[in-house]
Amino acid sequence: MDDTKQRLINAAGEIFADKGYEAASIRDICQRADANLAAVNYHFGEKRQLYVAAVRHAQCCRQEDIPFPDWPAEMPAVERLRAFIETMFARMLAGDRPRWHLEIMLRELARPTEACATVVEDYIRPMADKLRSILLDLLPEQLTEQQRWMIGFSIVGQILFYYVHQPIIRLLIGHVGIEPIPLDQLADHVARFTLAAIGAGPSVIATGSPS
Amino acid sequence: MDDTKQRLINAAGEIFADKGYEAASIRDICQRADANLAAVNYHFGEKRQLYVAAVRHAQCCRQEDIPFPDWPAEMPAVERLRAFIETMFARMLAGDRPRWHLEIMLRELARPTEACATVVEDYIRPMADKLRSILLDLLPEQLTEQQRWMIGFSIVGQILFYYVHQPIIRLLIGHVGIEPIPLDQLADHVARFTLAAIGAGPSVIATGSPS
DNA sequence: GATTGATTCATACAAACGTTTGAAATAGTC
DNA sequence: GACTATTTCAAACGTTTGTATGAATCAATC
Repeated sequence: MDDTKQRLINAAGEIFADKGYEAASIRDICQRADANLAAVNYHFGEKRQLYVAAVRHAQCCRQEDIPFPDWPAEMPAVERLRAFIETMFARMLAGDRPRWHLEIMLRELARPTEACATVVEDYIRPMADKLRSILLDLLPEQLTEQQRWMIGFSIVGQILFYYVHQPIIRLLIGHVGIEPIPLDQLADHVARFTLAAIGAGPSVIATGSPS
Repeated sequence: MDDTKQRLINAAGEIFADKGYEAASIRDICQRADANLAAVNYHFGEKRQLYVAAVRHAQCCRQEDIPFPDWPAEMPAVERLRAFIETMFARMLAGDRPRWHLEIMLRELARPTEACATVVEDYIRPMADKLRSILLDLLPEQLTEQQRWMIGFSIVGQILFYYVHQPIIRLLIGHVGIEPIPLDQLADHVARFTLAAIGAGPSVIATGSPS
């Protein structure tokens, strides 16, 4: 039955995301998938194709997963930006879906291989378009394309940092609080930081803690 | 002569930074270093120790490299923050030092191994302290520790994004301009974005292009 | 129930890996 | 120049790697 193929993709995804492509061995993958060693070559031909299949599976799942809310057209751009940031945070830290979906894609984005282009086009591009449509409404028209891109990157850069560099954050502020900063506080901070930066809200130091 | 040891570290650094620890083979490293295959085990004992030596060497070099200017005490905090951002960008994109120095450390920060703690303490911590001392002057005292950290992360997150995710930036805005965005424009954008966010400057949309 | 096609399995293969070894070569000291 | 310690070298070690093979098992059709 085709179930083996799916088990292989899941096991491979976990191990690839955890250890990287080279360090992941077919034997480890097959063992975790309860499959025979030859299963990979039978179903996927070679290791590389299994990796590509895992990346594709991850991006497919993530697309349906936590969709951006279908906000009404009359929703103010400021609110839509805030919702965008919250959704992106939720996508990164949502615990209901396997963590490797995101991790394997982030690996691909940081060190692109042949599977990178499809990740960008099918997963990143829609998010970028969504963000840009918000910024088009939010920002004055006379800004250059490059300026709009840079503002977008400033937003996404903040969000990604908290995910990708979580280990360093722990090491740095370790003694302050072992607890990771709660998700909603992060989203709120980034939203206020960004809105203040583009002149659509008070500065982050204007008000106290939102709690 | 001890020259071989240094050649091995340099060759290993380049290959580790490029392909990662597992994918880098001792044979490739020794060939690039013009050293015998057994040289690694003679000088470092094992592959892992060679990797650690390469990371250590990178962080040592980077420390002297492009130091933060010794700004006078009376320099306004706003100016110091701008200088901090510019120096960090310069550190990332400076072409005079080998690129692998930074890359191997960023790899370590994204996927920590045993060498990570020393990178954080010896390289990241001083930068974090510098930034925090600026923010202490710049921000009102009643902010919580956590809020100050988050503002710092928002700054560093922006800067890192432009380096780590350069390939995706190219793919996304490819048709707009093949040329990468100039370094000084990036630094200026992040500085203005940040200063506006914390209420220490006009919003990024307030003025036109700085050029 | 025999036949066929798809899937699983144990096993084998050659190549590449990190590591070891002992002899050659080199450098330094008396 | 003889002696010692350090460094290099070619060759081999035992594993592990990805991949290939052919028989065994299973599912389905007739």
